Amino acid sequence: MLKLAILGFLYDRPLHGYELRRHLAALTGHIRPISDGSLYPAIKRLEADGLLVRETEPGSAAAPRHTLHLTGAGRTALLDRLREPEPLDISDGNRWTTVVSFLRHLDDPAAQAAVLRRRLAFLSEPASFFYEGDRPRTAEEFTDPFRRGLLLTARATTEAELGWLRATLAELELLTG
Amino acid sequence: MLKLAILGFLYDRPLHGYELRRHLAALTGHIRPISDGSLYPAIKRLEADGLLVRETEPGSAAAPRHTLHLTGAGRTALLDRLREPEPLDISDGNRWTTVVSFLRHLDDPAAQAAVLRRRLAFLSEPASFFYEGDRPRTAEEFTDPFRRGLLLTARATTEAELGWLRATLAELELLTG
DNA sequence: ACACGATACCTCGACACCGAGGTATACCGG
DNA sequence: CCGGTATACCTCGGTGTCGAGGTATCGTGT
Repeated sequence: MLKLAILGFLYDRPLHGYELRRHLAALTGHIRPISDGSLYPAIKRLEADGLLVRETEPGSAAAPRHTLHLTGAGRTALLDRLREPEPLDISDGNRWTTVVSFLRHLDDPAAQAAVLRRRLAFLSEPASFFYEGDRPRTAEEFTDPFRRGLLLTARATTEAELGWLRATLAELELLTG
Repeated sequence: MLKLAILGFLYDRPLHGYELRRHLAALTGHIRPISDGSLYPAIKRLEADGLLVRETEPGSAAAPRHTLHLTGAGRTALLDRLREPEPLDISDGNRWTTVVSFLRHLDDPAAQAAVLRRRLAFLSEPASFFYEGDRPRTAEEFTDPFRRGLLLTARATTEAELGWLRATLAELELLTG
């Protein structure tokens, strides 16, 4: 979701819409480009909710730039969202990527670890894309190279992420004692 | 997108809405659950577009079941979509998963290979989530364990998928000669 | 002097999707 | 025979997103 990413980028420093657009394009653009028609209404929503304010810089640039600053409420909203992500933020890879990108803002190793553990739990559940009744069908059951490859690739990517999660959790636990 | 998945499942055999719901839940449910409020309107859209027909089976079950059958136009629509997926079907992992799940329906090794090559090309582009100007920033540049891990995990998952793509393309090329 | 592309912002209609709610039947256990 | 659960379908309001279009200024090249 755009909201999370916008808050995340603005937490570092104020940006105007165009800069924000470039940051967002870098973060998720190659996967799923965001259009102006999504970005500007999203900014307006955040402004209406009091999470950010615009400050118009007159002169310098082509059109009058609106520099966007997070308010206190905006900073709190980001931290709350990072501390307790929605279920979809954990399970959907695209959204999870966004959460991880800004997780360092959550300046508390224990809270960060709690979020990583939720992802760990999600990835540890036995899951397949295809079932026979209730039983998940494994890659080896498919002769179809596509479904077979899908499951094998999914398994490999899950293992890679689990490895990182376990290592990072161990690091974080050293910090909390 | 729902449309692709619905067409894909119905290509195998007619199903009624409730069975379709279970198949969809298995395919993408753990990542992103689909609600009735998405499914039934989607079925209606496909029916309105002439891609499927309902046949009401009276009696047997609780509520009158509407068994859904793909029409000729529906079968063509699926094959067209699989033969030439939209850019987002290639780049967005969730949608790509759906494409791969049904790629075997495209009963032509050359066309299947062409689709896999598009994904191969996409994954081969140098990409990062974070940039310094135009230069992609690598995992090693981050001390932040989260962004670092994000990039390292992405690299590992990309390599895993590339390996599968190259192997499968080689197999498919043997079939076409 | 002028065209053009990059910068910068915005609106609008269309549409997919979600969540919450509603309806109704069949079947099983107590 | 009564209640709960599973089956099966549907509607509706709200929201987020997209794509196409519009406006205006600045800098660069010619």
